Amino acid sequence: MSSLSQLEPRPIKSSSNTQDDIVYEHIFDAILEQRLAPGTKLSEEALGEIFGVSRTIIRRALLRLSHEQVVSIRPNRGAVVAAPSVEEARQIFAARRVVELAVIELAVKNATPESLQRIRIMVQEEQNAFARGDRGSGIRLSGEFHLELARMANNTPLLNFQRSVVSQTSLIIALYEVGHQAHCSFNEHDGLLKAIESGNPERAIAMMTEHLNHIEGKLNLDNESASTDLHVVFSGVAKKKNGRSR
Amino acid sequence: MSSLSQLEPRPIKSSSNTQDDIVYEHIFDAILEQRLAPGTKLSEEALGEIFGVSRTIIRRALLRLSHEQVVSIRPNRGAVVAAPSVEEARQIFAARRVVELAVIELAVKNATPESLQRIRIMVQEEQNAFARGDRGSGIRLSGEFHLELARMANNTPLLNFQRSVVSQTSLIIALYEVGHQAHCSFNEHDGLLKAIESGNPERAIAMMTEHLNHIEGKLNLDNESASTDLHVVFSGVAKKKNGRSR
DNA sequence: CCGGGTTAGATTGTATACGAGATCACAAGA
DNA sequence: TCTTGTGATCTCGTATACAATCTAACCCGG
Repeated sequence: MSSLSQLEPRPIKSSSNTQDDIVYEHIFDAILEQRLAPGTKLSEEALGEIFGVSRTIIRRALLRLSHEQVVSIRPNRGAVVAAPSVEEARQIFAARRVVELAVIELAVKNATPESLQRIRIMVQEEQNAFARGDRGSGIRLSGEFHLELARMANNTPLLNFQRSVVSQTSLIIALYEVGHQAHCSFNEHDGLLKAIESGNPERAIAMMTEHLNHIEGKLNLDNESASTDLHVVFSGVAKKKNGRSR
Repeated sequence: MSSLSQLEPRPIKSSSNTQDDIVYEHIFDAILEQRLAPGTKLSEEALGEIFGVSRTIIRRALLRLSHEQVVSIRPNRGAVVAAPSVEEARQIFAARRVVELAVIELAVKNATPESLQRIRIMVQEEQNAFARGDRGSGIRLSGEFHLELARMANNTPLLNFQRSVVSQTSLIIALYEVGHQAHCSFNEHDGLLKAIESGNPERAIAMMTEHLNHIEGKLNLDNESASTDLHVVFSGVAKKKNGRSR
């Protein structure tokens, strides 16, 4: 519960119209930045107090997050930040490979000067964040780079799916990363950018494949790594017990 | 509003635990069976009366449907069955190609005797439905065939995405189909089944590509077909006006 | 000292009330 | 006749109250 204080509202980047969008984006960003660890309880009342809205709004935001699979709502037991099992992590990565490769191919095809410029700025910002030691922003911008690719691909359904798998990847990294190198090093993002600029789909696809290999390579998905958190370790068991947790 | 009476509860197939799941599945199936046309208003109070629950439950179900993009919630204006524009339809089909090809490849790889048996039964049921002239069930089973493939692929994220694009396809067909042949003829489904049984991924992928070509070929997406419904014609305009309708 | 059962407290699930905004009908003017 | 303005009515958006369920602390027996 004390960890929720980290959600303190602060200026947020993009278009946030309604109240539940604001709440949604704050929680989403907190998860993307790994300020909210997998398994963290998301109490409706506590969040309502923090954001100054009623439980109704919080509930809507949590529902959306649960549809994107980054939050798990257990009936009568409340919401927690999702903690994908090893098997789920594998499936997420397999799905991510599918969508990322499709996205990068479309991105090369549909790139415009404007979208390329947006990506350049994004890579630059990511580099700056890591340079000044702002790990949280760095991780988030690293994820948003991939979302920007999906925007460039000009396909809303794929963008939505990308949003879901990218944020879930952030959870997987938090759970299973070994060592603590920079995630998704921005050098590779710069390389991807250049590949897109070159207009060569094969090269871009090859680079993305390698990039994803690197990300996955930093994880230990071979067996349940020794975690201190029993809830994480036995999340798969608990899931089966009541049938429909996620 | 009178069309809502078609939602009358009736025995439904699968695991429906909570109240909102029941509502969700009924509406989802009605859309899949094309008993609910794109653009149909989904009044919260009317649905609440039909299903005997309060607006709270209805709202949750509609929210989930809107996250899957089969229902469009317009702020302060209520929910309607989504009516994808031509451009959106193109994007949905492009996304569907991506996921279906990935799914069929994984399905071949992960097929088990049990999952194959489920598919066989499904194809048979679909054939029976069309044979007895039950067009609604036929269309729904045709869509569920593709969902069963995703289950066979053993990848939950891809299954969820498949669910979204398959149901949206049902809307697109309702809007843009020319002529009224059988959708997604079950012969092709039978062919796909045999390809999976043969264990040959290339053959299965080729068949799926052709199958999707057939589905898309029956549509008129070349230009905005002359529709009598201004709301459909200008749905893209209305979307831009208030920013984030879908 | 440990384990099981019971009860108080806290949290979620659902319904409902009320205010805000949109829709529709009708009337007045062009 | 068609358009435009205005008000009544309806629907949605949000907060809140109460019921259902879970959690955890406590007590008691072994």
